[in-house]
Amino acid sequence: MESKMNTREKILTTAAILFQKNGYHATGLNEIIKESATPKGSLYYYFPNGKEELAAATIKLMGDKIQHDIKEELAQNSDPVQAIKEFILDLAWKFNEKEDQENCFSIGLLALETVSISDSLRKACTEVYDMWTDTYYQKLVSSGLSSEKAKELSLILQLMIEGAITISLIRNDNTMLVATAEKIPVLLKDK
Amino acid sequence: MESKMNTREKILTTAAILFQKNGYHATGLNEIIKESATPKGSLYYYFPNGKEELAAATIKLMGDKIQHDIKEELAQNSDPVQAIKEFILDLAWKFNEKEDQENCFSIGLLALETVSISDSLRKACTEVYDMWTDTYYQKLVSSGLSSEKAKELSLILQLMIEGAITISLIRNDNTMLVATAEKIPVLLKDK
DNA sequence: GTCTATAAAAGGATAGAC
DNA sequence: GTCTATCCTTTTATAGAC
Repeated sequence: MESKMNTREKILTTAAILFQKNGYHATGLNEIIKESATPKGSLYYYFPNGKEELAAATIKLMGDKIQHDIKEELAQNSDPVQAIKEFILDLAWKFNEKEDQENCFSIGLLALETVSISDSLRKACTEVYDMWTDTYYQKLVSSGLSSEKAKELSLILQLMIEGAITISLIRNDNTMLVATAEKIPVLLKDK
Repeated sequence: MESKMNTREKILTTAAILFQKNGYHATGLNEIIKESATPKGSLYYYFPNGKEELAAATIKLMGDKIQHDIKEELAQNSDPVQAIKEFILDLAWKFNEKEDQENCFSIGLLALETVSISDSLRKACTEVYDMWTDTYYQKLVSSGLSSEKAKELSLILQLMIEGAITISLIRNDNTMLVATAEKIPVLLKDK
């Protein structure tokens, strides 16, 4: 399957996995080209501005992929409370399958690292989070919530999911994600 | 003031500030010894196991300092809802004063980085989070909540605060912390 | 305990052949 | 477009004088 990808795609997907798992600074360009079995010359051919440009491309890639997953999950349930709860439970399930390297579901580490090194990367991450939040917002509005209430709740959702993933990673245990999912009805009850 | 510290303390506090701000991998030992104006020999004299041992010590230091701050804030209000709300608003305030390098309030970046490089550092971070969570737990129990309910809510609080700080850092904007504080009454209403 | 010089490895980036 | 060899910098870590 990887052999069907072209060189640029191989570099990009390998970088995305490594950046997500180990972070920006812990991931060497040599590691990326070795893991993806591509020559270093190609990396700089496709990403002339080096590591930062490659990171920007991976942020966009991961952002879009996760966005797609969110939409897919939320569409499976007309009731937003149930839909969002199921989505977070799905995250919890994916967390336990995270050996499967296709399962990317967070850019938190990469985002925090970029804060102190590159304003353009930081902004790229901000845009990704905004995109995700807007998806929650749309779901809440479509179920009849006022725009104001939906805006507020979608931000809280975003922050809770981010926090739950972070704590789950640090504890190496998905129970915080499950607990968050269970708490969603209480949180959204307050319309 | 810094001159009153001994060499070990200078290294430790400087490392804590840099690790918190820029992360583990982005902070070089040379940067730490330069910033703290201490000789490299002393670093390896006090921390024979190098960077990892130094990081472990800073995690403990930051954990204890923040723990102290949490206790201090929560003690100022007998009502736990108000106390926790005020505590988060204080975080939001500190966020805007973060040029003051004394103001450490998160080990999130450091913690996420350690997940993939050192299980002992990861566990050190987990213990810090558990310590903080227990402080919220004690406050909730002391106000009459059942142990079970307090346990559940203290974990949710921990995760929301972590998420709010993360998103605030990435957005470079403390409004998510303020929004979280405002949401606390709704969350804790569900006893 | 303090300090400096230096080793040894890894990092990002570039040049230039093909 | 592909590939390799190499440069320069920075990293962690150590040796050994004082």
